[in-house]
Amino acid sequence: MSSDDILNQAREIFEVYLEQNRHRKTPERFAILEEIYTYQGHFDVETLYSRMQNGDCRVSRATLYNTMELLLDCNLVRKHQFGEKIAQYEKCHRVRQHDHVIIADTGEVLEFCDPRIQQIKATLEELFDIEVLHHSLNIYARKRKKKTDA
Amino acid sequence: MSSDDILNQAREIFEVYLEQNRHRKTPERFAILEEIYTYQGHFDVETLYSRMQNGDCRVSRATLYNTMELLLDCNLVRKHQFGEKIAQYEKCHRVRQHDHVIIADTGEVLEFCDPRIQQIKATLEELFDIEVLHHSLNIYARKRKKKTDA
DNA sequence: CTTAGTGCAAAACATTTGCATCGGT
DNA sequence: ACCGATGCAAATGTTTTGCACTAAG
Repeated sequence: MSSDDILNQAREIFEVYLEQNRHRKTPERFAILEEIYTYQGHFDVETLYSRMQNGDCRVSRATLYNTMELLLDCNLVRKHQFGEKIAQYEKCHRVRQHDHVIIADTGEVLEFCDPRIQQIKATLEELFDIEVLHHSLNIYARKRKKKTDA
Repeated sequence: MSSDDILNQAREIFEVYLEQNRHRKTPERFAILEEIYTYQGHFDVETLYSRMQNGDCRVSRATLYNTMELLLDCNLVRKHQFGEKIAQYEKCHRVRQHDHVIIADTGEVLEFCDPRIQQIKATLEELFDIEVLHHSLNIYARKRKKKTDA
């Protein structure tokens, strides 16, 4: 499946979501979705804002924050809090679920999948009689010094 | 070991840390440590600030934020980012390492330990050739409806 | 035509910073 | 006495909000 197909699927999901929730289908909302699905990796609202200022459809920060809520709600976007203040986002339709390793020095973000996290969630559901909605696992690490230096 | 002993140990660790890093042993710093180690559970800076306004040693927010950095640095306190904005802290000397389940509706925080998280970290260290410094695992969940209602 | 959505600027909020003063060493 | 630490208030930077205007339905 090409990334264009993924964008089109995302558009359709968003459209249905907007209809079902009686939200209006504004050009701004679809422009934001498109911008996000055209982009690789994590981004914050300010970056998205700058990027869209240079494009066809200029949107305000208020609209961006508003639209991110909608996209979160229909699971087209995930939100992370790697550092302290700035929230990071990433597209998530047809993207494999994953967690993150943050390299302390550089802020570089690596992605990984480990099935054991699912097992942990299953254990917790039984232990506490809860229904797990989602999770956030961030590993903070630094790169190993090469042994060849010794 | 009583909680007084734990407080005294913490005080000693802090004292040594301050000496070794050529920081001054001010009454404010020890008052903050004491307030934290007298408290059960998670707290934010504003709560700590209010609590200390009613006590013997009144400290400013600036000093609180400053001192939290020191306590984090010498591993007497852990910092969490459960929600969006407000950072939550908890004492951690002689407290078992644990992760958190956040109940979505109420904001209630449960604690748990699962050895599989250590295994995941070990796998990642090999896979990416990194040294894991620490991690943050938050499970967001809601309480199950009772089956007896059916 | 109705009213949700938009852009802008102001407000809100937790946290940081500048600066004069205080007090550990 | 020196200069790091404090308290206060102002600044910061991200996110939210109020309001007048625009445009989707």
